[in-house]
Amino acid sequence: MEEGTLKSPRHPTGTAPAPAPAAARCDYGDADPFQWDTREDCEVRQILDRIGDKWSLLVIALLDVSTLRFTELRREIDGISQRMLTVTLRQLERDGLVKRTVHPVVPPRVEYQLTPMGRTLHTTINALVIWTEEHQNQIAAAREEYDRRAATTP
Amino acid sequence: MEEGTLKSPRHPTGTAPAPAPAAARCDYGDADPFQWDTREDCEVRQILDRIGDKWSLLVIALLDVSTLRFTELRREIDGISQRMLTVTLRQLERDGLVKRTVHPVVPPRVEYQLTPMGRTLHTTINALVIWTEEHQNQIAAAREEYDRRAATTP
DNA sequence: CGGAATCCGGTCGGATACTG
DNA sequence: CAGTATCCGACCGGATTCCG
Repeated sequence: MEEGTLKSPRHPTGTAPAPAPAAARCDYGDADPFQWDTREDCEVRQILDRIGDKWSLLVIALLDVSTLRFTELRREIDGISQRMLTVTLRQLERDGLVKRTVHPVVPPRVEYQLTPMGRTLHTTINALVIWTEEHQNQIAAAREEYDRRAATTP
Repeated sequence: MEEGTLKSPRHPTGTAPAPAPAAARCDYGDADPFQWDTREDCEVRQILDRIGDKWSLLVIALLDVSTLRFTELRREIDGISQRMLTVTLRQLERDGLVKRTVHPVVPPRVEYQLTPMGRTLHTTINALVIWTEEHQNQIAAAREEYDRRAATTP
């Protein structure tokens, strides 16, 4: 691999959805799977951040099963605050992964569903989840051994 | 999907690798891809956290290309602090994804390489990366539109 | 019901300094 | 060279309050 240092920013997931920061340029074009990360703060990183954050995956998984209302999601996901559910949904909506539908009735009725792109993402994510399930025992064993050795040789 | 609330903790990625917190039980056994997230803080979440953290993916991608020394990694990954490189490598080693080899010479020579399991993880991750590359334009477009509408209707 | 706004504690991670 | 230890700022996310 040629040199050309790597860089990566931290999660932009703040309180506000961020007003489009001039769209950091970043053109790939190659097919080298080992080059994707040699760029600055590309879209790849942004999606990975979404994957890695606390609630997005759960929301995506649930919405892939069925369309749900705000409160239904809140009830289904134990422990999530309404703030984080709102923030998470706004991010997913902004990325075009979730469609938000407001029904003009009282009381308000807002429904969330995955977009087609959201569904393909969930499919891809599932591969990772399956990998994890298949290797969780191996990982747990590795951790135990590591911790054991770390404890015996301080 | 039957009810049964969800829950998810936050990254345990602290300064110390954490001394094995009694290993939170969590048995799957089923093959339902929509049930993986209905558990508490399972291994799934822990791996996802590793995926989502700032540097693990970059390290894994680089080590999948070739074995590297500490300083070589540091040089290759622009912007990483030696602290975070150490922390990241320790976590990956603890999970059995990276093998650390110390050569007893002076000056010290420590080499890092992916384990077979680490390689399979990288393969799986690449699927996600490819998905992102394929959809980054669509995502960028969705964001632009979202921001545009958010700006015109405050 | 479905949020938005504010406050605030716990972490994540960078900078720096010190070892073997 | 390959770390470890400490300090500390940034920000992620929970709790709470208020609104249409």
